[in-house]
Amino acid sequence: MTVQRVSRSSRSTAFKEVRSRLRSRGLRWTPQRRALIDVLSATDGHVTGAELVELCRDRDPETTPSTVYRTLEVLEEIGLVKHSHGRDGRQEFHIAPASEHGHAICENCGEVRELSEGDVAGLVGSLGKRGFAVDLSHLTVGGLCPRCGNSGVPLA
Amino acid sequence: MTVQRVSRSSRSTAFKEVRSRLRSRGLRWTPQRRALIDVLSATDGHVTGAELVELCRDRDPETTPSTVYRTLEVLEEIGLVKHSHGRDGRQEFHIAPASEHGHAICENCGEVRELSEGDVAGLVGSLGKRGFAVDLSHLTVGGLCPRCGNSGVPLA
DNA sequence: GAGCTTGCTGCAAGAGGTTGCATTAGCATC
DNA sequence: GATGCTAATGCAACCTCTTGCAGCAAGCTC
Repeated sequence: MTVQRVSRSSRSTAFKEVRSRLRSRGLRWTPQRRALIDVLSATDGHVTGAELVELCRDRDPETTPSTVYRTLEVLEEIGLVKHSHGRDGRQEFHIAPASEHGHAICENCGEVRELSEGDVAGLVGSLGKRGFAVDLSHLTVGGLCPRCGNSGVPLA
Repeated sequence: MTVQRVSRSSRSTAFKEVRSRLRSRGLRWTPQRRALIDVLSATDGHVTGAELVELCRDRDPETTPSTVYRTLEVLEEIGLVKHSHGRDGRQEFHIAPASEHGHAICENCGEVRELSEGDVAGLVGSLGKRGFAVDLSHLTVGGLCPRCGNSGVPLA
């Protein structure tokens, strides 16, 4: 439950931007959405849905999961966040980066690393030739990271 | 709930093999396991956990989910089945093939296609150089298949 | 065939996530 | 500021697994 601090100003800038993006689509700006965006802008890396619900509850104990998940859906639609699936298939969210990317997840320690364009170029090209348009944010590969792969007891 | 028919003989061959594989590890052969293997050997492609529970219930309405999921775990341990995660993060099982492979899942129609070694060679090599040992059965990529990508309304 | 060990089952409870529906409340308009 | 449209919320129920535990039974030994 470590939360990275960001400056007050960058946070409120994010608010205004999201608010106008919502409004331009006829969507509404509610306290619950504000809280979630606040939480999201203060977190780093990848967060699971359950963690976000938990963090929102820290701010407002009344928070209900369905609202959080529905808001995340909306935020993904307007391009603010992206979700991918962790090693156990659970959803993980992160603030949308400049470029889409895949993820490599260590099946032992759970560490997530982002894949570079070079890593996936072959796969994207190969599938592209067969007419399959790859969605990089939904490219997940499991395996063992260097630390876990080299140790004596890689898997439980 | 479509179930592919296979010959009686190939089915009972599978039984004997699994039974001995279990016994050699000190594991037991129970009616519930027999039922699940029966179901598995009669299905084609990828099945979700819930579907397997349902199919087992068709044979024995007493079937409980926990038994099915625990049996699937055991069968994966002895190498009979493999699981991967579908587009919504749900578990999908399939009878273990000769070689491990990744999956490409269409985010529109849900179709699953298997990735060839050539498709993933670049990614596996690239990650391998950095010390990450790829587990091919946990390589999943989302996107749009040729049918859905070319149609006028690719996504809902 | 009886006894014994211990792996397996079924139950119940719980976690994470989704969905339907009645109610509430943004916000545009007057 | 009052009104009305409708998006968003909160609740409850549900789905898909997962886990702990007590009791059952597979199958080894004698």
